[in-house]
Amino acid sequence: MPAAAAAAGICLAVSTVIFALRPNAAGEPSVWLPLVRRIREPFLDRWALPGGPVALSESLEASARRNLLETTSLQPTYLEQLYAFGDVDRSPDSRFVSIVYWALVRPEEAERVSLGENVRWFPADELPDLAFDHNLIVEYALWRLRTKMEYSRIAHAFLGEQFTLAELRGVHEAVLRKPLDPANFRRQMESSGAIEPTGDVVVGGRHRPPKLYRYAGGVELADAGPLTARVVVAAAQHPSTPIAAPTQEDHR
Amino acid sequence: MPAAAAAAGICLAVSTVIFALRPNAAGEPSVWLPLVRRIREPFLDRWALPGGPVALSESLEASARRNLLETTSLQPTYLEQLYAFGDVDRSPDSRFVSIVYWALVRPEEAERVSLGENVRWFPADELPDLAFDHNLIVEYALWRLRTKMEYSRIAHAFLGEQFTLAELRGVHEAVLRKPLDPANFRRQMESSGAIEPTGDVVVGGRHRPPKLYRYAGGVELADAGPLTARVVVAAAQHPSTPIAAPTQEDHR
DNA sequence: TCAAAAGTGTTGGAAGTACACCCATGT
DNA sequence: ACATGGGTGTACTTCCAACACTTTTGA
Repeated sequence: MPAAAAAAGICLAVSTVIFALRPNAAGEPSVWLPLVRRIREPFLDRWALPGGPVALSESLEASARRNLLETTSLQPTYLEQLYAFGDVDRSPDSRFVSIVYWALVRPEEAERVSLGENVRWFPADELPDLAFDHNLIVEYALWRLRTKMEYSRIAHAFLGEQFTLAELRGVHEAVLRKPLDPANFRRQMESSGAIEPTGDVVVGGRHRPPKLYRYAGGVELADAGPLTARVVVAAAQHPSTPIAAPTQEDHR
Repeated sequence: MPAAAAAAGICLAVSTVIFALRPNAAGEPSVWLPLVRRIREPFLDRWALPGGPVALSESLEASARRNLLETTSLQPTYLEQLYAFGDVDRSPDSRFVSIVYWALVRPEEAERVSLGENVRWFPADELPDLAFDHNLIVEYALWRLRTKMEYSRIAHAFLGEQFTLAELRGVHEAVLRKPLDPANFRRQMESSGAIEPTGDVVVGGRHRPPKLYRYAGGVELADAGPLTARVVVAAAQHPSTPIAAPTQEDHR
């Protein structure tokens, strides 16, 4: 970074791939994402990832957060940087470099999205032709989501603070698109120390009442190494619970 | 990316963390990296990662490659994007966003670096106070290198085209900083299908001549998912062998 | 009492770890 | 012959996948 890089003519933007679980045509939960319709050239009327320019006074992540709120009114429970896309030909006219984030939101949160003419949910596996290189970006984000689901603990970012093991398993199954053995899944989760029973059970179901679990604090959800502090999961926001230090931006 | 982001005042730069194996004070191989001395403010005279502005006509990776060649005359065998750093306060004066890459080079290549007053190798584990947030960046790059070494096949990027199993194990041991069982290491490598014997052996050693291996083609070294084509390892450059399509930039 | 989901137990195989042991070479 | 690293064999453990089986509820 020696020279005071003028970089005139390069536009710096932030985009986000937002994932939520919603029922598909068959009624089973699967991965969806919201897209916005472009209202100007290039790619007028094509669907695209929500995004926008980086403000001078904002960090990249703060930019992504603000933009998400403005364009989709979503506040993700999980937000992580995905990749920087900067090929010269990704936009036909000017030169764009996009720092792309990916986010997870809960179903309740997802349903709050204002479904106007210009924002719509799409199943992540059957997208139309998107603007720019956004098809590739989504594909990569999906790959990261699925890869990370297998070795990390991000699944609960799709759920509320309390959940049953069947719900948690449902998240895994929806993302990985394969059935999981309930018995083995239970043992893996329990032995990992990631979850702990709340003591409550869900009453009123048609069958044996399942125990409720919560994520055990103190356990990192997604090991990002020295950048761990950057990966922030919003504290479960009960109306009564004050939010504890939501975004500590210090480096370690 | 809807608005034509002016982003005036934000400087876009590319930096690279370059790793090579060199003998440390005790004579054992360990991880080193070259740094350049800053010749202007801010952080005048402090050591920093090599880097520079992104040219309008270059992709991010091409920018990193060119800059590496200009500042250190290095051509890495492995180059991958690490992270985009863009906190508002990382540079005291202007606003910098740095797309950081990490690279691996072979020892022979590393020794060719012009060791002037302004370029010097440092042991990766004992760095001075660097310019900007470069200490954090190196720490993260080291974490990625060590993590990836355990589940991927990047080790041979530190070696030539042919190598013995002891050499390959030495790379792992140097990076992971722990001894590995030669017998088990051999079996893991052989059963993974990543390497194949060339049929030759190393003669002239003091002991039993070890077999030489090469990396089996067709096996991906580092699974980057849909972005695989972006991770490019230079073909082993025999003087006689023409370089085959060194940088295919297409997306998949 | 039956269906269905919650939860437990048991088994077999794959892969990792530790370590004993043989092989081939230069000195 | 012997020291040394190259290379093989083997027992032990740990983890994971499969699946039989018991428990608890609503209907």
